[in-house]
Amino acid sequence: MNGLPDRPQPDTRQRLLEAASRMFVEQGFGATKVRDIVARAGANIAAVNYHFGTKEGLYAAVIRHHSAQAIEELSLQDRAAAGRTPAARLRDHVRTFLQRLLVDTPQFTLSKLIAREIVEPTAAFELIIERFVWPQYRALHAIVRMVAGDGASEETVRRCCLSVVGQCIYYQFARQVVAHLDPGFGYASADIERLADHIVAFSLGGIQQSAQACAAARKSRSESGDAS
Amino acid sequence: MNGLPDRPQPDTRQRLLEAASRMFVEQGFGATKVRDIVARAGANIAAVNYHFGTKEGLYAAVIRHHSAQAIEELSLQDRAAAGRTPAARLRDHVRTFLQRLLVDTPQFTLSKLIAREIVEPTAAFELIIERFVWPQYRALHAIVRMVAGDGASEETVRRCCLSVVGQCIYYQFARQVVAHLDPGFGYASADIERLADHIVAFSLGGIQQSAQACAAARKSRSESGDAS
DNA sequence: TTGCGGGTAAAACAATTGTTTGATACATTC
DNA sequence: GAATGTATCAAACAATTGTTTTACCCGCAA
Repeated sequence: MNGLPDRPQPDTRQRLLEAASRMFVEQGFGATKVRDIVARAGANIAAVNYHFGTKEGLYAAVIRHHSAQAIEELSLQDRAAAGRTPAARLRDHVRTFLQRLLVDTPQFTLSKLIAREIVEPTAAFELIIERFVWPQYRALHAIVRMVAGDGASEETVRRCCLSVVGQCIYYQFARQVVAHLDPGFGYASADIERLADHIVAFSLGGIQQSAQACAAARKSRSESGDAS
Repeated sequence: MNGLPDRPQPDTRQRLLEAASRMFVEQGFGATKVRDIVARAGANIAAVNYHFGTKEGLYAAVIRHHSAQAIEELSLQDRAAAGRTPAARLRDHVRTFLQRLLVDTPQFTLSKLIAREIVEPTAAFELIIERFVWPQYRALHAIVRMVAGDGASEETVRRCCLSVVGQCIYYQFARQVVAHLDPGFGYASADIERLADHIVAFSLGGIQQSAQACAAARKSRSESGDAS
């Protein structure tokens, strides 16, 4: 009856996943509307219920959909670290982290969703922490420990890790402010490389300084006869 | 005929402002419901329309309500900086910033709202940037410039500023993650002091290292006969 | 053919939520 | 005391939004 060749149907389910990924990344879970997702995917609103049950189900599916390759990338990262200097490892870690956060590619969707979860947790928060944030954090922790040396306290190393992460993630969630404060900054590959250079240099100096301060504080405490 | 309802009646308006402040800080503008605000304020829902017109009007009033004292504090901060060393000024700046972000006091409401705006801009974004973020940033910029020295490029100084801010603000918007990654960290005054100590030490080391790297890069460029 | 089942569509549903209305009580003024 | 302006309240309103219903199309097998 309708003269049109029935819509090219490359899998509604897949189109929904992709549209939802983009919108969840761009606006967060709460702010994206199911109707906008299905509009972008060229699907009917009932398709969400049919394929994923609920909006939350769709979100969970999006996370699952991007998980496999993300986990693989993590292990790749680990393997590449063998035999490198601590500074080189830190550089790799920061650059990879920044690229995943800032480069506009569907490939890195999960990292951006994780960043969203950090700022605006959803039901998936605990899972995200357990499965992705912790491994990433442990890797960074090992690197920072090597840079800081054995003299640094555990607390110092932890804080240094959070300082590194804080610097990186700021550029993702504060894009609008960065655009005002540093109008020249763009998000092209070259910009990100230079940003990584800065953060690594800054962090190397920061870690060393923190470790020194920590050691000095210890010395001062022991000299003053602190017996605790 | 009373001109402006600047001080209409004793309670409701004030209670609404206070309840709204808390909830906007805790949940952000989009996620807080007008009905929850009025419930917390013990007022009728129509009171929002009567006193502030709309939810946005209430939000604007909240910002205005906290602006006066915040601006005063800023100038106090400037005055106190006279004659101190760059490092001491950085310490004051970071400590003050952290306290405003992390200490749970109605006194510092505006700073927390600003942090919200950075992550989740609303209609008030441009105003916030212009009136609060820029002055704060300029102050930090001057300090970082002094620490870095004249050899550092403008870009280096800018990035260092953002590194400092990023470290600080991370603890505000990623509280849940911090709680997982560093369970011992609390938000009492003493904790915040120690955190400030860390961020200052880290940043001092970071700025110096960045400035050195910048100078080295310049030297290397000039040695290789770069004429651009 | 008939029947079945996966997938889609339009519409309806129900809950939420910002906003408005109309009545009313209270105070102040004339 | 009547009139006026202020403030509050319960209820309604209207728009949004996640979810569900119901019917329909179509390929395929018995």
